[in-house]
Amino acid sequence: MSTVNSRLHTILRIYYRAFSMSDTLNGQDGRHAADHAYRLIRDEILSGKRTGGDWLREGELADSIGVSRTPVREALRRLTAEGLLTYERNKGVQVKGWDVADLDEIFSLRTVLEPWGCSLAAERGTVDTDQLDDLAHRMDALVVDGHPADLDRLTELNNRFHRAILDGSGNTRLATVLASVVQVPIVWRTFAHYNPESLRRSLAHHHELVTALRAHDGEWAQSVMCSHIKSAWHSIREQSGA
Amino acid sequence: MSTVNSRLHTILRIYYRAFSMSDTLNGQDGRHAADHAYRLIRDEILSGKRTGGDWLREGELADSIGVSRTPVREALRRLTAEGLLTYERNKGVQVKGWDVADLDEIFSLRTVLEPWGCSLAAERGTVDTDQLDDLAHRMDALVVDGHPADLDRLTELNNRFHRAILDGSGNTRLATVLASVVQVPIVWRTFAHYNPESLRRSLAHHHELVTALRAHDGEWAQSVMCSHIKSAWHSIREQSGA
DNA sequence: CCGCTAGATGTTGCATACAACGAGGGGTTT
DNA sequence: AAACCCCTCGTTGTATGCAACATCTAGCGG
Repeated sequence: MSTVNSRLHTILRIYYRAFSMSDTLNGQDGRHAADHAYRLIRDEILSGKRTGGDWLREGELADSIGVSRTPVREALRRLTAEGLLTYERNKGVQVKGWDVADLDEIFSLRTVLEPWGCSLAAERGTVDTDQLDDLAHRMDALVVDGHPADLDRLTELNNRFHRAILDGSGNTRLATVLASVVQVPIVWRTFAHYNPESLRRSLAHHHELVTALRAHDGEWAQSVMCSHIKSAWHSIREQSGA
Repeated sequence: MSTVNSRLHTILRIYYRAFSMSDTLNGQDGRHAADHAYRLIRDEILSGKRTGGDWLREGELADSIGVSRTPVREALRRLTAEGLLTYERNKGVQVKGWDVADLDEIFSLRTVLEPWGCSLAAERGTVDTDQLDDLAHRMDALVVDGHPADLDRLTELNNRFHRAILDGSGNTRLATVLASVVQVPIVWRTFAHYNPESLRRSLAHHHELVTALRAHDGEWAQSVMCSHIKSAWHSIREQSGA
């Protein structure tokens, strides 16, 4: 039975590969099995298709992706290192679950780190504030009547905004560290929990941040960023019924 | 030739395994190839045997460790994720080099995070201060005439001291994040750069930290920790000729 | 009826073979 | 002589077979 299954799966994999040849050329490096697996599995986790506590079977993933277990294992190890999965020897990996306590940990860390990085960026003046301004305006456009039109797009722009500031801090490790910590709440779909008032406030913060950064005023930028994050934290906690 | 080499290596590997059977039982889980490889390679990097820029060949490592390339690859990916190696597709990994700028990044991050975590720990009062006190005294004992007697041991005790405080902060991610950032300067062998005065000061800080933590005075603990780290930073920079 | 053990089954861990890629060298062409 | 191409060789990337381990169940004995 096991052998039959294995053969069947191999056949399916070859089929899959034959039909997915076409879209391997548009993806930047989708032809590399390990990266491909990484991205697909990661997306399934972040999109909520695989939810907290689910076991991920190497064989099953390999078949559904259309590669062998080797690159899948590599992807799983990578996701484990990034904190999205928990790993138990000889048992496999499962999607890490999180609760309000995790959210608090993450946001209290952000409350310390992002304002600090923001003040560094303001004082160094190395941030592309025009790009930042552009991002802020594009986010404005995605919100109608205090409600987000396209959550995914809004989240992506917001991430780029924050990321750009951190990159301007001059401390590359700061951005890395925060990225590793922040990705979990992406699952939470932050903006989904904003009421119209907090959403408008959040957008206003972005514009104020641009101004403070342009003024090279570290303390101003720092305190706006602090408010920005505390406000987000509050919105999510409130909506999560905590 | 390649085949001959491969066979020779396999023979050597079997030999190695036969002779190293004895010490697989004392190590807690040294019998697991991937973990074993991870630890050995990591030690070689941290001990300075493999220095910045060195290429690590999967085959070579596999043979020297006595396992196949599969677990070695896993170890290398893990070390890459931890930031000790850099990885280039189809080319392999090389030991990451670092310079004074990296040191500055790390210490400025520590200057923000550790005092913060320390103040949290003080206010929560969940740190085992007796253990901390014990560690501090054992470190005292390892220093004679302002000079460290056993650098490795001293470093290990110091790491445990700092780790215990972070664990008491109640923010598990804080400890994780700092651990991932701090391991690079271990290579620097921090205490090797201390002059007698800074070393004595550092030891005194530890005792003051214990007192501040016992007093549940967050601000006190925070400021001592801040001094402690700035002092370390200064010592290293001075000795590195920066 | 309960507990326990042994085997069946499914999953992960590791070794190995082979494919794919990249760097370097020798030969040819201009 | 310089530029280019092709071929070789070493290395990494992937697939696959088998071993080791964990879990579950059937069968046995208490």
